[in-house]
Order: sequence, then C-alpha cells, then structure tokens
Amino acid sequence: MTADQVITVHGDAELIARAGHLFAGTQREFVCAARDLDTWSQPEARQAIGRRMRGADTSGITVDKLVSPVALADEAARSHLREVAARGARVRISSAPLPHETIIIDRRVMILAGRGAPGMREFTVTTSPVLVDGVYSLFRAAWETATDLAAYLRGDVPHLDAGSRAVLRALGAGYTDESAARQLGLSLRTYRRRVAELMATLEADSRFQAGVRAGELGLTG
Amino acid sequence: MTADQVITVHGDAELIARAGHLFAGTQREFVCAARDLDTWSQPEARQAIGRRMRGADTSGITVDKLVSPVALADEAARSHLREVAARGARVRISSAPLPHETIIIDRRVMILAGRGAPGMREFTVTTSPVLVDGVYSLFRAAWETATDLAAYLRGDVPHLDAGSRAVLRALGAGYTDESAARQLGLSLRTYRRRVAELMATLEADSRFQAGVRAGELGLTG
DNA sequence: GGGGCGATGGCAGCTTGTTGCCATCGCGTT
DNA sequence: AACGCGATGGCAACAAGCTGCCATCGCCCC
Repeated sequence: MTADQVITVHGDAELIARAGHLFAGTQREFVCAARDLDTWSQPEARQAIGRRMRGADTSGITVDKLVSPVALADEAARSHLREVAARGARVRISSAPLPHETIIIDRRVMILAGRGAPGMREFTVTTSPVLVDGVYSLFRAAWETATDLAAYLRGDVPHLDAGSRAVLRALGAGYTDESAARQLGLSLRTYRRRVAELMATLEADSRFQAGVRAGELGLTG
Repeated sequence: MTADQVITVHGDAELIARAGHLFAGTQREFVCAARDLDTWSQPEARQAIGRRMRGADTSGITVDKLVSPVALADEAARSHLREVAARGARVRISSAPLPHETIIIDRRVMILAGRGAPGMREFTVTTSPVLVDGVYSLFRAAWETATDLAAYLRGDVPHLDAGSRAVLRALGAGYTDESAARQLGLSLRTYRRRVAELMATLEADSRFQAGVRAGELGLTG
C-alpha cells in the first residue's frame, strides 16, 4: 500500500501560483467539464492564464469543453462560449448537473474545483494515472452523449414552453393525434397545429425525424 | 496548500483487506461504472464481498451500475447483470468506453481501478470531498444519457441488418416514403413493409416514437 | 362600445401512411 | 417438372396526418 499525493489549494491565486505552469504546458489536449463559467469569469484568473498562454503554441491542442445548460443562461456566458468555440474549442452541453469544474490536461494532470465562493474555491490537483484515467473515461462517456453547442442553440431547447413539452410527451408516448388531443384537452386541429410548430422548431421534415431530434436534445427523458 | 491522502493498493486481496469494510458499511448508495465485469467475476473477490455484505441491511440502498456494451458480450456476464438487476440494482449501458472500474459509496468514498491483470489490479481509494463530488457529477452526467439495460436488450441494436439501417437512414433524413423507396430501389409497398417491421422491432406505436427509440439506441449518428 | 389581434376550433380537401389480399418471381427441395 | 416458401410489388380501402379557410372567442387598447 502506498500513498499518492493529491494537492489541495485554496483560491484562484494559489491555483495560478502552484499550477499555472500546467496550463501553459499543455501539449495536446485540454478537456474541461463545468457547471458554470464562474472560474474563468474571474478577470484576474483569466488574465493570469492568458499571460501564461501568450507565448505557447496552441495550434496542435484540442480543447473540449462540456458545460450544463446553466452556462447559457446569461448573455455574457453565451458570448464567452461562442468565443471559445470560434477559437477552435469543441463545446457540448450536458443536460445533467456537472461538477463545479474538472480539468484534465494531456490526460496526465487533473484539477477539480470544489464548492465555494468564486475566487476562493478549493482546488484539487493530482497526477495519479489511475485517478486521471478513470475520470477521463467518465468524462468521455458524458461527452459522447452530450449535445453539440451549435445543435443545442439551433434547437433552442429552453425556449419550449410547457405546452410544447406536453405535446412532446404525448408524441413520445405513441398516442394517436386524436387521443393525445383528448388527453391534453385540445381540439384535434390545435394539437396538430402544435405538432406542426414543434416540427418547425426542430427543423424536422417528418415525425420520425422530429423524434430523433427530440431525443438528441434530451427532451424525452 | 495541503496534501490529501490517496491510498493505492495492489490486487483484489489487499483491496478487500484494506477497504472491504467500506463496502459493508454502505448506507444509502452504491454506484459503479465499469468497462467489464472482471473484478466481480473473480470468485474470491466476489465471495469476500458477499461475506461482508451478508449481515448488512441492503433494503434502503440504491445500486446504480453503468457498464459498456462489452459487459454483455458473453452469456456469463449477461446473466450476472440480470441477477444484479433482479436484486434491485439499476443497470445502464453506455456506448462510450468506461473506466476499468469506478465505485462511489454513499458519495463519500471513491475507489478506482487501474489497468492490470484481473486479481492484480491497482486500486485507488480516496475520500477527498472535492474529488468524490467531481467524479460523482461526471458519473451522473454519463448515467443520465445512458440506455437502460432492459431497453438495450429489448432493442437488440446490433441485430439490425443493412437493409433496416438503410431504411433508418432514409427515415432520419426526413424523406417521404415515396422518395425513400425510390432511392433505395424498393417499391413503395416493400419500403413500408420494412418501416412496419422496424417499428415492430423498436416496439414503437408511431413514427415519432420510433425516431426517439432509434435515437436512444444510437442508430442515427 | 368598438376595433385589432392572437389563439382556438370546426370543416373540408388533400397527402401520406397502414394494412390486407393476392399475383408473381426466384430458388432450393423433392 | 412440380412443389413449397419466402420476398416482392401492385392494388385498394381505410386510417392518420396536414393545412388553408373562416368563424369564434377572449383580451387588451383606444
């Protein structure tokens, strides 16, 4: 039995001081799962990382960012994600709650953030291959089934009102239009109108396609 | 800056000796993500855990098991999963490669397995809240989007022949039956027969539902 | 009150999908 | 050749879904 070291640091400043070189030293891959964008919204932290990255060659590096829908709540966050995506990062949205922040660099170093006020969070840094590999696999599993940012914005999931969701549920349950309309207390005409609107929103040409899209966007579970 | 301890043990025997009490001490929740079932296929390990669990009250404990499709490859593994499910565990299948083994008990303790020959693997045990919470969230994210075992077996995805897949593609592309049939070089009647068969296979009552199912089973990407 | 407006729902006509029935065809067996 | 059998495709009748048109209703604003 042996004891690996896992370093814990408190606050952005200490993280930058102790682990900043890890960010700058990224060789191939930078993956990140986060519930929100609090960390990088902190101007000091972002600038500090920015300075570190300045001289680095970022061309061969893939950046994968997995965030929850919360990260799209306000416009500032949206524009930040768009900017990141424009610089070549792949961004996906996971409907499940994500960690406060999980970063894996080159599949060698892992940094996890705990709860706490922005700027004063607790961070855990580790290089244990078993830990990093394990978490990396879980990240990939979550990543694979998440929705691409572009598709997510296209579908504009959150803008579905309660009515549309009800229609979606009825469709997913396999009812005919007639019984679905009855159950929702709508006329057949209106129900079908709703379906047509929904299909327009999902940019689907057929109900089958609408079903696939709905599934993709996580509107059925 | 502080240093947390992460214990590393080698081999099933040492894991049982050092961490066996953790399994037996499960109070509420036992979650587990694994690529295959090697660990628990080892008779000694399973028996040892079994002995530990014997007297424990398992009624209030939820067990979630997330595995890759590989775990369904041979009949022994299948029957083990069925047995586990019968005892109340929730089992889901993730299409992405999973860690060799990740276990989180009561959201307090985490055990990760590394590579290595069955029986002689390296395990990492940690209780760091930041690490455990972070990994737990990732697990949930992967879990949410995974397929339920029952649905997975019901759908029997791999047994779709090339024809059915072509039909699926046509449906997913949003073509009408007429143009789809033309493109596939089938008569309208035969194409529709295929669609009907497909829907029967997917146990779908409507094309919309078939679309959702197809998406769930990953037949569209 | 009156007018505008969006949401609703009835109706009708049309398109699309669903299914049973049967003729046909290819193919391997007897 | 004769037969059986499964796959195919045409046909038809029916069910389901789609949509334009218009009447109506509730609501807000003037």
